[in-house]
Amino acid sequence: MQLHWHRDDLRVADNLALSTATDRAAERGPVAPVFVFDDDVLAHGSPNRVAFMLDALSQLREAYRDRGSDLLVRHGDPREVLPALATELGAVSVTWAEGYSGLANERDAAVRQRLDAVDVARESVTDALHHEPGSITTNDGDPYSVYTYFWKKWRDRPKADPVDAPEAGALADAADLPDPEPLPTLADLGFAEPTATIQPAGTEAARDRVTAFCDGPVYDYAERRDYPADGCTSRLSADLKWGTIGIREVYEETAAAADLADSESDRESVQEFQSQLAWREFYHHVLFFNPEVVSANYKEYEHPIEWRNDPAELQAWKDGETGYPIVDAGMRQLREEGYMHNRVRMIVASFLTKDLLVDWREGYAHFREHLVDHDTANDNGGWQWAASTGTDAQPYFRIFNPMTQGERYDPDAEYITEYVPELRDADPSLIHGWHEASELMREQGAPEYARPIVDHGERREQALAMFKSARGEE
DNA sequence: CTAACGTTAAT
DNA sequence: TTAACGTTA
Repeated sequence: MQLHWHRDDLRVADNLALSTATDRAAERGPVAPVFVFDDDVLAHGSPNRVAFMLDALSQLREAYRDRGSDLLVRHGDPREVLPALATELGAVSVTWAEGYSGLANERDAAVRQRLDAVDVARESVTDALHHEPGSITTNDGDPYSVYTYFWKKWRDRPKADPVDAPEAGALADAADLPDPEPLPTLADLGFAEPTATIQPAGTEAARDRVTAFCDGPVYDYAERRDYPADGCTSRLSADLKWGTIGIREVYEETAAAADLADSESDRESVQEFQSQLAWREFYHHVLFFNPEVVSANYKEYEHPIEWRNDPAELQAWKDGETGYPIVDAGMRQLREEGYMHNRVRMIVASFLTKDLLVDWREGYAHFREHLVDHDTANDNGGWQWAASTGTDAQPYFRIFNPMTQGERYDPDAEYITEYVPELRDADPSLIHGWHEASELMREQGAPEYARPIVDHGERREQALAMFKSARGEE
């Protein structure tokens, strides 16, 4: 018998760690899959994300049952649970897919030690990225801290093909496994019911999303991906976070779409999407080589940044009550769906850090609380980018103008009015010009909607001064 | 060989 | 402004 420990690889197909084990079933015995509910990890969970995870787990269990096997579930510390289960089942080895954050790797190292102590083998398998940290470096061999050159190397490197789901015969027969425990409910795990409506999880749903995306929207992606009302993004972020679909399978679908493209611009559009897959890997590399960035600035300033951190303004941002329509729409989408369109994520992040002058860690924590697709590497990379504390130096100061962003990317205020009902009867020109509209215009157009809590022009100057002094220039 | 400098482009 | 690269000294 062998064990495969599922973590954020909740699928049977295109799963390299699982396949590594099942390929050796003839010598080492069939593979029993297990998932461990770990309180230390759940402590960082949230109703939205854990609800998605439970859905994914239930689909995963079905996939195993279809193959005559079953998914074991245990609750506890993996350092205790896995050696005990391996001993109970007489397993000779345990596989799992490598993580990329410092905390996960510390825990995994401890699990490995405990397995060593009971003479159970463990083989290291990398699965979640096309190109592992260390495999794409500058010509001097250093990890990249700017994206562009990373992308060129990532793009030109050959990609592995997906691997098939294991044969049923390589999996442990359900009859030879301990009686299955039911999956816990959210309440069992101590979470409230999610307030958001969450998209269906599991490999089938993820494959449907890939197919639908590659069937058309991918060709508009380059041109339309920044328009939140358009819906031509892949919506795969949560699937990639939980590994309900393999990264090789996703890439293969996009490559097939590129082959079917009937113009150069369509092909380029597919490549624009592939570039987003590369961003994900770039930020995983950054986190792997700089595990401290989860809580520290990547970029070092001469002096600490003197964030303003006003609690009332932070709360207004969380509540979607800032009086800046595109910001409020995004923050309300986050509450309602556990999701936010990527362009809008950048806008609300810029607003929190540059208009409200609140530390990016507050924003990161709020995203972690609500996003179904929250991923340490991606979210940290995105927040630090917006906060000007991350990778990727820029010539001008990265301060978005929330009015310009709204006008440019949601000209008809379609996205805004979907999430901010107080503005439904208002003219788009009033919505975009809300910050400079007269009180009379506001009363007539949208009496219920919040008044702007800050003046963007003033706050922009304050933000510039805050960074100037952090740089030691004043 | 390395250090210095100019070029490029940045979601 | 800055990282990375390529070229030059």
